[in-house]
Amino acid sequence: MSKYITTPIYYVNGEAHIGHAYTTFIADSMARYEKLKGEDTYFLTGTDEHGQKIEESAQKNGKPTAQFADEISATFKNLWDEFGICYDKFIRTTDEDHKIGVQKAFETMYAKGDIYKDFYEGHYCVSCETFFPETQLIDGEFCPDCGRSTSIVKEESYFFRLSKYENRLLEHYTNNPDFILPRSRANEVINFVKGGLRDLSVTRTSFTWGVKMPASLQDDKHVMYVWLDALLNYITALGYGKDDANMNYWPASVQFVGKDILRFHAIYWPAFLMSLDLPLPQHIGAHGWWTRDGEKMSKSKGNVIAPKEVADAYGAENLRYFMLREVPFGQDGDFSQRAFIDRINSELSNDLGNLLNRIIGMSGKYSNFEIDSVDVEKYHTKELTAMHDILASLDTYMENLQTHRYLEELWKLFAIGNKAIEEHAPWVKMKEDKKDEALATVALVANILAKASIMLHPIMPKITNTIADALGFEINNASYRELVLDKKLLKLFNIKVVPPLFPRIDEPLMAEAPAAHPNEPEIENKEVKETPKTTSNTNEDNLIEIGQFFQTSLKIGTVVEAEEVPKSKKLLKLQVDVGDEKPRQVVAGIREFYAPEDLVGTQVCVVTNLKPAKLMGMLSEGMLLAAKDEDGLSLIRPEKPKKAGTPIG
RNA sequence: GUCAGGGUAGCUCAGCUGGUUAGAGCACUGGUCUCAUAAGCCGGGGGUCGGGGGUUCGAGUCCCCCCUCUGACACCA
Repeated sequence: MSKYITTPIYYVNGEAHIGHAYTTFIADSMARYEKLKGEDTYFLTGTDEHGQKIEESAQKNGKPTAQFADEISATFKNLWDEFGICYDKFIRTTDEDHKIGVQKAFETMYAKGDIYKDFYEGHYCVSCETFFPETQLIDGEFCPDCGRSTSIVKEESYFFRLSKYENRLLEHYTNNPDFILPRSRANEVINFVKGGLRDLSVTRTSFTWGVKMPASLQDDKHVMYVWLDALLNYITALGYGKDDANMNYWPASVQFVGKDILRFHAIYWPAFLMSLDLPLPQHIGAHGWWTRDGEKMSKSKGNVIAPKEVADAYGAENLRYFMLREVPFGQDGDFSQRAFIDRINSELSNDLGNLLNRIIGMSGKYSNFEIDSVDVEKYHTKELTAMHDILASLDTYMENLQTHRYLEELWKLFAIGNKAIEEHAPWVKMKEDKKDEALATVALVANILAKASIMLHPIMPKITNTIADALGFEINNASYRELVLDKKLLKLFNIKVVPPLFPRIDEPLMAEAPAAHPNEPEIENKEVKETPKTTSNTNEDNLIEIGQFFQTSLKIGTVVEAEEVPKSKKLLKLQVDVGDEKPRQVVAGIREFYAPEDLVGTQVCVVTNLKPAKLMGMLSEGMLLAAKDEDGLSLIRPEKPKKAGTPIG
């Protein structure tokens, strides 16, 4: 059976970061592994380029949208090429073939009655390209995800009958417990589906940068919503809707995604496929995120890791090894130079690299670099058996995406080699005139290195080729079958002298991340640098009259009392003096960021003429001004204390 | 708050259906060989298994309560 492996298509809204690299590394390793095993394998990656956000980013950069997308897409492709990623196709959602396929899929769903036309009204966040129900908005206006302002959009839209597939999806999850990996994530998805699925708006009229509607519908003002467009890439890449050239690879064996987009891949995507009467992928693999030195990476902290920078400092393959070895699939991982260096030194240098050097040295001295496996079975049955047992166990780990276990087990081979050298001490045997025994041990280790290199090849393709070359063979499906499956030994060869492949690293090779002191924000000269960037400061599209602004009554308030709202994670109940006789009760979603006792006595800005609302059964008669970004939320407060009730404006 | 999954050596974790002195890797440390990238090998220290109660001849492993962490969902004027 053929194999089909995909990464998500990456959104061309910014440069590739280490998370992108991680997904791509796993997928690449998996694809290489299947190819090594002789499977007919197709490996897809690419870029997601449509949507309003891209349109706007392009504008900000003063570039035509298509050109902007071209440029960012190219940075991804170039990076993967530099990293030697062995994709069979790099798809772009701006490819003509892709658009044709999406239109075809749309027509098919429409003809089936799974897509219908209706109206959508809601609060839309441009940045997240998502509608939010009013109840979810922060302060009635701001996006719960990114904190940006949303706008009310009522538009005609086509809807996909997601609700229709609720039961079939649930059935599929229960019948295929490995559909979502790791399994622990499956529960989250199942609960979400059980909560009820609403039909999905799949077109927009508010922007044009997207796949056009199929001509047959004669409804040109709509374009496809990004997720419909994006998810379908996995089949349009195979020629769906055009020539079906590679559709024999469908269904995918593994589709790798970040945990943040699991829902789209585990719910919407299968539903789309059901609607198209196509089989579902075998596995959706949701991986975790990477932190740096235990902290979330974010632009504002300045601790984002550029994959290229790490690769330049430490080597791309070392990075691949580290990332796949360090973290169990699905878990979050932490990148620190210390952990990275430890793994390079103790595993790559000491265990593997040094072992190769040991036999280069011995064979040079004892046999003029000639290595012959003739006597290995005579003196080393114990080691051979142990080695082949380990080799046979590896496949399960890889097929279950357990790369860290795979590598952990694989590394036991080097321990066997190092131990065998110690136990048999070839230098002693040489003195005792037992040259064949000494050489047998050297040959044993050569075989260990050869077989291990084959199995390590999917993770470290280049360096293992170097090792194989030194050991006089080539890594390919033939040698995999011979040396790993059939347990054959290396034929007579002359080992090549190579310099140490994994030099030990003593000092960190990159600048450390900026020290993180959340409580003492460092002076951000970056802010200064970045501020004067656009020619006009009026990026906002909906300008208002000053009179409209003064329709909101903003006042300084002093917090008199503050307490946590029981049963709520985000709410604090405050009594705020805004100059009236009685303090006003304000319920605010700031509990995660402020302790009640730290608020009492401090001042805040309050919107005082807001229609009162009920939250968790409590009346809220105002709202606090606050700003939120990926680092958290900050209240807006007067620079100097002002009398309670002072108007702002 | 609801649901799910955790809390085991300095660090990262393994411990299946309860059963001899609780394990691995890394780190630390003592010894030792010399083929080797101050690598290798042998040995060692170090854990009241989150807390409390219970079931049992016997519990890290089962039950109850509590504390705490993570994730999803709800809540976010």
